[in-house]
Amino acid sequence: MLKQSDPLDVLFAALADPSRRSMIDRLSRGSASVSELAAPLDMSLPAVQQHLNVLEASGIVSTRKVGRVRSCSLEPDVLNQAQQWIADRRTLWAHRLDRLGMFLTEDPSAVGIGKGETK
Amino acid sequence: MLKQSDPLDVLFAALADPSRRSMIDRLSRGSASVSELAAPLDMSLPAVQQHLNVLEASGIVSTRKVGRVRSCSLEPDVLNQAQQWIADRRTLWAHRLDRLGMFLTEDPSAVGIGKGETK
DNA sequence: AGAATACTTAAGCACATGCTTAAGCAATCG
DNA sequence: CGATTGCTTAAGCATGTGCTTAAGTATTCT
Repeated sequence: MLKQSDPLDVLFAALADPSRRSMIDRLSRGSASVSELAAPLDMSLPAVQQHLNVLEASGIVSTRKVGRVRSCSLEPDVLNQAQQWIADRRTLWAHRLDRLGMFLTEDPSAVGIGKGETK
Repeated sequence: MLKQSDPLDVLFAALADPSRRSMIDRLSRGSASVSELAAPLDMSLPAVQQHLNVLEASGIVSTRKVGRVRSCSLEPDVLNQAQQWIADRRTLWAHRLDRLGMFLTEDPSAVGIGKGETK
């Protein structure tokens, strides 16, 4: 219990692998079985399943077993978190430019001077 | 030369580490030196520098050395690629629902039936 | 029932990652 | 000049990741 990791760690890590992204890609076109996901992937079935475990752990993909076939489907809402994190940093960065503009044209006291900010 | 990896691999991998995200966070508020980045990070300076290398390799952060200080700044445009990839899959997934709707209300031949699509 | 299908588990191995400490080096400061 | 500051390199090590093959298990087909 010493090491509980941020959901974003798991999410971004899941997206960092090309095989997993291609699986997501396939699922974005519609749900599929494990072997359908494996088919285009030049690797063994167990390897695919391990990737699938990673995707499930991140929440991007959910699965349920019907008979002997496991059906996998995308949970696109989970991608929101990642998209939002990125969007937020971009917003912050844009705001930084605002402050710099403020500094250049008006009120130096409104900017964090002497903290490496003015380069 | 056998193993050139997708920029998205590197980008998402860079984002998958909490220390690196906190560095990006700091830089989204304005550029900083290496030791300023290291300050809040309960780890050695060399460790921070290795994270910085990863960030630079991904293109998210650029640095230049002035005197004995290295100044680091965010390249937020690089985040576009990641954001776009996510947005694209979400769009595809939404489109999948369109096709399903088409199937339910109108033209069955327009949908991929019998390929695991109808569950 | 027996054979085929569709996963699933387990074990092992090569290589990558995320640190560490110990030195080293160039740019100021006193 | 010699000392301090700010980074940089190198080496080593524990753990994690991405595969593999071999051997299951549960369903469905014949």
